[in-house]
Amino acid sequence: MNHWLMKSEPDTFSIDDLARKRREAWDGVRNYQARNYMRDAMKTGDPVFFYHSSCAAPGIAGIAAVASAAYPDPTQFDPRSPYFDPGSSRDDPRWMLVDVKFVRKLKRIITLDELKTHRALAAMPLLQRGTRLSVQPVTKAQWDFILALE
DNA sequence: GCCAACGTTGGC
DNA sequence: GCCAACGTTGGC
Repeated sequence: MNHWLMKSEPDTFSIDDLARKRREAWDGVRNYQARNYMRDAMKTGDPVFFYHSSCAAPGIAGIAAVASAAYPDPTQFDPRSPYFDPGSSRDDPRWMLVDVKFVRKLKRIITLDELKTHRALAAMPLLQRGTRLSVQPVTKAQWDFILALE
């Protein structure tokens, strides 16, 4: 089992939105490394930190879980979608996604500022300068450390 | 809204 | 295959 962190802008889709919908297709990822993680390494049941980005208080807001195997992101075929990719085809889809299901909100948002203060977390891609990966692995040690902060 | 950092595109 | 230009991410 692998652990993950997935970013979402709460103005677009927040942990509360996931709590209400229970389950969501994680569409719109258009970065090859993030896609590869979803396609090649994620397994149903893997735990996921739900991270709020591009907002007043960026940080980890809740826990989700991978809820499907990877399958083609339908938005890539939809000319009306902002995620439409004319270079992709149904025969050879470029972008894959997984479904994610709600597990729980954290008791409080563990902010990016707080994460930065812990040396045990210094290796997280999230904290590396310039890293923008929206789907990234979290080690078991990092996962446990962060949950203990809650 | 700014801008640093990064990934992708496309001309050559 | 190089690399400049461009678009995007995301913290601040």
